[in-house]
Amino acid sequence: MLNYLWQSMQLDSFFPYRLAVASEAFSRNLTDVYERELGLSREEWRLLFLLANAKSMTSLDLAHRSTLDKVQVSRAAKRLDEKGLIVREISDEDRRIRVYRCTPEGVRQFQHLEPKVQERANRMLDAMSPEDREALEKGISALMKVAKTN
Amino acid sequence: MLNYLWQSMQLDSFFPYRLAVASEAFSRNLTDVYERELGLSREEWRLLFLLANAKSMTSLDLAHRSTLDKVQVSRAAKRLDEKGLIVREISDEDRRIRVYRCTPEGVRQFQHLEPKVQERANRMLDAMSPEDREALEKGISALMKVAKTN
DNA sequence: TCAGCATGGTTTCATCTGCAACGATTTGTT
DNA sequence: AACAAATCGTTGCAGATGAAACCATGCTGA
Repeated sequence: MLNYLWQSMQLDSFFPYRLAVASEAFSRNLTDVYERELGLSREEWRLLFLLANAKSMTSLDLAHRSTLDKVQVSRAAKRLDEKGLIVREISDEDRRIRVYRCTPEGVRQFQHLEPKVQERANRMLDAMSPEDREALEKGISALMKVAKTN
Repeated sequence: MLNYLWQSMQLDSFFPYRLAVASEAFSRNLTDVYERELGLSREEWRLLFLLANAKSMTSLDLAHRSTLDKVQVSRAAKRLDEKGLIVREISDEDRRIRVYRCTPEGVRQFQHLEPKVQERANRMLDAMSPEDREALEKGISALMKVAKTN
């Protein structure tokens, strides 16, 4: 059986839009939580997530692991700093580089919020059959390999 | 075997980000084409796509079939109008409603560009195994049902 | 009829975003 | 050492975006 992606021109031309819509909808469901409770954007939450699970990270680590570009990291980190959730310091080894750490308050807020975000994600994923979840994970992994921003 | 989505906390917490990244990367590959060649945004291309394959559509049809909201439709249509690719008229039956049509120039440009966009999409999809493509399609369809912006 | 209410489309405003420029720092080359 | 090139982080700016306000039109019920 040939993949039905190819049966109609309409389907695959529209696929990227459906993908974007699904992605946006999923994200939106989660941002609800930390947007409402802490006033954090997606990017800010992402950095907080990474930093809460590490003692410290450099800007390079952050940019790489968050898949945000340097401007996004800079702006999100600035706002987290202003909110007192992280601190930014200049690296001793290379004064161009910043080192970021969670403040105790940042850790506390993260630990408070993380289960709630998790619960939201689970609520959606639980509503899918295991088969569908597996397909989703598999499909997205494959797509990521292929759609790399060359 | 339990779905490995659940094996690590990290993985599913990051799933929405991976989804967003994959979605963005895929889209970017396609926007390249009509962005560079015609200066069209994603939304504009989407409307042009729908209109090129129909004699005319009302704003309601467009909003529904494009999954754009009314503001996005209004702005994209305005720009397409300014570029001479479509025309907007007031409906005779209901003067609140707009009726959109492609101009001959719009049709021409679309027919010129569409194969190139298609080719880009195919290039990525061809790089995936049929099995992966099927999984992707299946997973996204399931996700869309679940993640509806309620 | 006409007074409300609903609907469609546009505009406004405040914010976000991407890109390019910039200053500071480091690295590489001679 | 000294200059050029590369790297990192920030900022300025111009365009995009989302939410709400707004205006015009249509509908409904007294």
